[in-house]
Amino acid sequence: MSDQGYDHAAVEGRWQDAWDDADVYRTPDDVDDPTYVLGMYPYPSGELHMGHVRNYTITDAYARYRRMRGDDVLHPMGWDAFGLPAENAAKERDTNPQDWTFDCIDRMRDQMGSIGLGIDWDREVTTCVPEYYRWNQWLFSRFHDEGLVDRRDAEVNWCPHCETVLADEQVEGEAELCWRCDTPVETRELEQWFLQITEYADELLEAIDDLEGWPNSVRQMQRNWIGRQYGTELEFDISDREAPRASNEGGERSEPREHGSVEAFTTRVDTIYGATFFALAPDHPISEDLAETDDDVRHFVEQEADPEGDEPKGVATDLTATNPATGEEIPVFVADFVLSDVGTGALMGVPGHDDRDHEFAEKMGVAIEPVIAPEPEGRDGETVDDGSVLDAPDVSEAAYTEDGVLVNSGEYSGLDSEAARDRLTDDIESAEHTTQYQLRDWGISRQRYWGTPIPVVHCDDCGAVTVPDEDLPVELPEFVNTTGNPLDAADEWKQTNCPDCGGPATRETDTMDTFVDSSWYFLRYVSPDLDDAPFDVERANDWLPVDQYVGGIEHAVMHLLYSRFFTKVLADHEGLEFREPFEDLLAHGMVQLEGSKMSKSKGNVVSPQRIVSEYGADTARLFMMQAAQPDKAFDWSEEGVRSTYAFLTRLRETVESFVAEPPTGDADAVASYVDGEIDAAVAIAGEEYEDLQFNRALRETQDLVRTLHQYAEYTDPDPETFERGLSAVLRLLAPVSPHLAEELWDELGRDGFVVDADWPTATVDRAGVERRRRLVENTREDVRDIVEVAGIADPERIDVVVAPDWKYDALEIAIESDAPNLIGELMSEDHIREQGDAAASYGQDLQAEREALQEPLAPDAEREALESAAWLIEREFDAPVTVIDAAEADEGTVKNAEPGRPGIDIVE
RNA sequence: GCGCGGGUAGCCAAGUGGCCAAUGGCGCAGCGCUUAGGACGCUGUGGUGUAGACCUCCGCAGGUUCGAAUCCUGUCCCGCGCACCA
Repeated sequence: MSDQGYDHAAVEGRWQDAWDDADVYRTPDDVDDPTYVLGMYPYPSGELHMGHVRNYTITDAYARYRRMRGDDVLHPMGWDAFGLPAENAAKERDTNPQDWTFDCIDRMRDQMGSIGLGIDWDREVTTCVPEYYRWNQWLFSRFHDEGLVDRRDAEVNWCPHCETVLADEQVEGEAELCWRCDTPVETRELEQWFLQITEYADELLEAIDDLEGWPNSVRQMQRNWIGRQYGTELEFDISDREAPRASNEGGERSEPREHGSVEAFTTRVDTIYGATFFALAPDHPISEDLAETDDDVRHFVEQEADPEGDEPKGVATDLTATNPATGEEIPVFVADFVLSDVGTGALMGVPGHDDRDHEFAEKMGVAIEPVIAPEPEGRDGETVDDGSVLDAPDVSEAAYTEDGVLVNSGEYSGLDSEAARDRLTDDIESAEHTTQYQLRDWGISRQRYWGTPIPVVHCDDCGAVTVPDEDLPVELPEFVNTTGNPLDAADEWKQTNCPDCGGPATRETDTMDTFVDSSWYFLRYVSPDLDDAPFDVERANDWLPVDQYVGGIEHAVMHLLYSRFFTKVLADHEGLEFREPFEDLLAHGMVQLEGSKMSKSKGNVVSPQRIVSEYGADTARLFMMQAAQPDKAFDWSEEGVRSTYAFLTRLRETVESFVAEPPTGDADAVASYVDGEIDAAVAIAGEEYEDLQFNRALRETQDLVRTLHQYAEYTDPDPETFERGLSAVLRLLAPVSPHLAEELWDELGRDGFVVDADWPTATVDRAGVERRRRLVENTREDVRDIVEVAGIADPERIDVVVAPDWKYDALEIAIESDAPNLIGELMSEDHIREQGDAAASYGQDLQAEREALQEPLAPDAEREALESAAWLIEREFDAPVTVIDAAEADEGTVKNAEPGRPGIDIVE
């Protein structure tokens, strides 16, 4: 056979044109609840990479599969077209972000066409055009109307390289690097616009439980990110020690100061009797206050404090805090492990029951008191016993951090931790139950040009005024190449009038985080050209949520959380009737090269363009989809690609030679074997497609091709059977390798596109298929074993004997029966008892394996399966194989025959 | 440290209570086809065995069960995410 391959470029071009001409991927507006299959839209970098190809091949294959099943399908594509790289590229190339972006979009759209994605391009969405981003502005106003927008001074993450603010989510790792350029992030204090996602924190958290179509990893990452914790907030009175000491030699004496009370948050208020110190963050207002007068504190705050370090460090102060439960005075430290953005930036230290507090207390010489004892076995949690029964644990070496029973805790001793937390929170005057979140409000201000202008005008008299809807969009001015924010430099654009009072005013020069764009783009696809609303609410309610969403794990938190937030707000205020945007989510795995991620910097990138031109899109797609489960990473392999290409080439030759010289064989036993395998492949592959397990579906499909090859090699095939097999193969392959499937479908003389063909169906059930295959495989293996073990060099004849009917009956009875004496029950059947010793012996076998007995194939089905598979044995051993009934067979062979395990007699 | 995934033959992966010494691919070996090679097809790839059997085996150690790669507990290792989180 040829190893030249086939002219994939011609095949692919031909069908891409044909699909275009026939507009086959169009989803009309009037369809009812189409299956919505969506890949996360790309940033238009200009080059499709392997990750894109994998992502969109998954959605494309699934969309095509659903379409062949007869569904209406919505499979759109768009561009996440705002963002910093365009701005940087424009500066480098002395162009402007818009031209650069549109150029990239054109290139990527072409590339998507060349890999054969079946997209409804009439629904294309591009976020950087005013027709799209005006709705970002409109939505900003709606959020503002609903009190979900806030402007406040905030300490923000600032990337000095990108000259912009970053969301917390865009700061990566312990080193706090910018997600785009890996520059260490600094902090700055700026007035920022926030979307109050924390208002939805509880729902965003709790609804995760119902996102059953999402991977657990993503759900867990979102839970962690929201980070809800129940605890107690309570006040500690802070005061100076009675005798203020000299702050420094020759320095002034510090006056006693009143610091009032300080709020602290704890999840373990049950340990409060063990609180032996109090600690403040270095940037806590009191710490900053102290630093002015206390040189030790100042030195610590300015020089020593190292929040990133592993060691907890701190400095003693002259202050004491009053433990609100015990009234005791405890020392106050400024410590670098206390973080101002966690809890309240102040905490009570319980060294007996917290590892970090323990380490700190040891270092600073603070008392370590045990107040929680491990819960004794079998104790009723609510009962207050006399406490003295329990020994306090030894916490001198290490803290005891579990819940338990309180000891050394006054009237609370004897309570278990949980009850004590409630009681103490009720009893302490300043204490109340509170909930803390790690989630912060979403700062959307960016000091960059290429984004959606925040639709706000600043007026000296009226303050910050949102631009009225009728004045939207606020369009971006012409790009100017400048070092700072081009919007700041666009004077003419910036100067405007206040919509409220008409006086002179200036425009807000910040633009929105591009995650705003992507938080609702999936809604825009239902009505991409609508010009009086962001989306058609009625159609959105009909078409959404997205049935299958596919994207990279890198968006597990940000994009997916923001989209959920937007959907909930739109449900509350804009008439959406669903509260979650994505029904099923697939986070696809990486495409790697030799075990590591492809990246330009490592120079280990495989270019999809090269693969497409060398082997064709069908090969690239098929290789990727068969290489691994879609959510697992896999290694790109040139060898694998070549063998996939060879597979497609051979398939093409098989179809062509079938058409050129149709076979003339009979519908014999071999044909019926092939027939069974066609049904099996169709049944199994269909199920696997449904679950997006393309690798398994394709394995089944490729196995069927192999079966067809074997068939044609062994005998002159029955043309109907063979054609039925080819037609099944082409349709099973069509979602993944659509061009060649289309070409060969046409070659077979079928009418219409394979894209629109009916998905093949089979009535066989998978369990039955597997039993049949198992029977055939086991029988072949048994024959091999016998031939080898018995040293039979050249078998003359092989008889395969199906078990007598009464054994099937007996097995049936044994499976059904729960009688203690199975033999007795079997012997009550006349036709079994008549078998005498054989029945007794088989009955004993059944009894022994009673719990493991399994439903066999029916005797007829078993016989048929063996007869149709006989050719495999004949071919292998070059001897005639006869399947015979027990009645006509040699007694010694019949004895060994059981349901699911025929007797075998090999005659030399 | 917490959470989520994983650990199966030389390698990569399937299997998730009995059809399991365990599926497929790669690699390797033998046979067929071939002048040869490639491609393709068949077979083998833990051990023993003169009739389909037996022994050992799915990270390690226990346990549940008539029966465990599969369920439970503990433990080690790898990947991902979060984290001086009060």
